[in-house]
Amino acid sequence: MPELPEVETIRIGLEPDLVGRTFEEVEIEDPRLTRPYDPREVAAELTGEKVESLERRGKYLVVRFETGRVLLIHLRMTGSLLLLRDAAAADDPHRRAVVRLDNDSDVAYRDVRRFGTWLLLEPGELEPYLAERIGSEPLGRSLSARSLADRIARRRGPLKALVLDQRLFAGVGNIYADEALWWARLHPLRPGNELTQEELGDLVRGIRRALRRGIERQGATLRDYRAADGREGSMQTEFRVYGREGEPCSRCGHAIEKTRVAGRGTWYCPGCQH
DNA sequence: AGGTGGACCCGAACGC
DNA sequence: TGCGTTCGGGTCCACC
Repeated sequence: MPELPEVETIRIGLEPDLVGRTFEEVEIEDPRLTRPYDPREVAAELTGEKVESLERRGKYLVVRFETGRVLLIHLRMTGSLLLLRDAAAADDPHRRAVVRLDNDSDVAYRDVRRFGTWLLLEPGELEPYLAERIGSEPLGRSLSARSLADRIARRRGPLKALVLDQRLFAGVGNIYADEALWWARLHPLRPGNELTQEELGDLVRGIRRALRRGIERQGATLRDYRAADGREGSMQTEFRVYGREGEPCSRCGHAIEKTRVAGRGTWYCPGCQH
């Protein structure tokens, strides 16, 4: 599932080939992608736009055009973007859209489960749209234990649910949430409002550590995720808890346990996460 | 307002 | 072997 490290890896891979290019031809084959807008109209609007920058906010990819418009892409669970040079678009039953660039490359969007979204925004619409959905970047300067303290102090829900709250930690999903809590030595069921200032610091450091390692390994490929060049990530080989039920904790040796928190599969070490 | 559970998808894994 | 069932995960939305 593309979370912050996977989306960032895609962004890094696509940026040099996308910035400065013009969308010469756009085909949107799945109407779900642009719902409720007509895919043919969105494709027509995108045609001729020249890319100024490729950015990331949380799990969103932000394609900024010179006109000030923005294509906001969310990959949800199985979306991926592949750069195909020389229009070598092989048959792919899960391809949902293709953008032909003005250098004869194609950017192909593939999405097995069809949850992903493409939203075309007019100048000025991006910031308010993101402001009501996501908070500050976990790897940015503005996220600190101190800035989180009063917001988390009012939350009695399990820590795991708070870490998944995009308004608190933009870009953290189910996998990196478990990994982050392991690094922080914090139990996923701890009520948020119970954390000490020191533990809040541990939490922020744990989240940063988990995400940075994910980016360094080009993300985690469990099934569908690929970088823009089609390569798999390798972070999945280094998970400390995610998917490792019954295996010994690499820190304390206790068997990893699996439970369900906030409706999500949750792995943790009962020996060293408190 | 915070918290919870269902809906949306579809392929893989599972159960009989 | 084959077929039906369950599962999972990001976000939105209805509801408590």
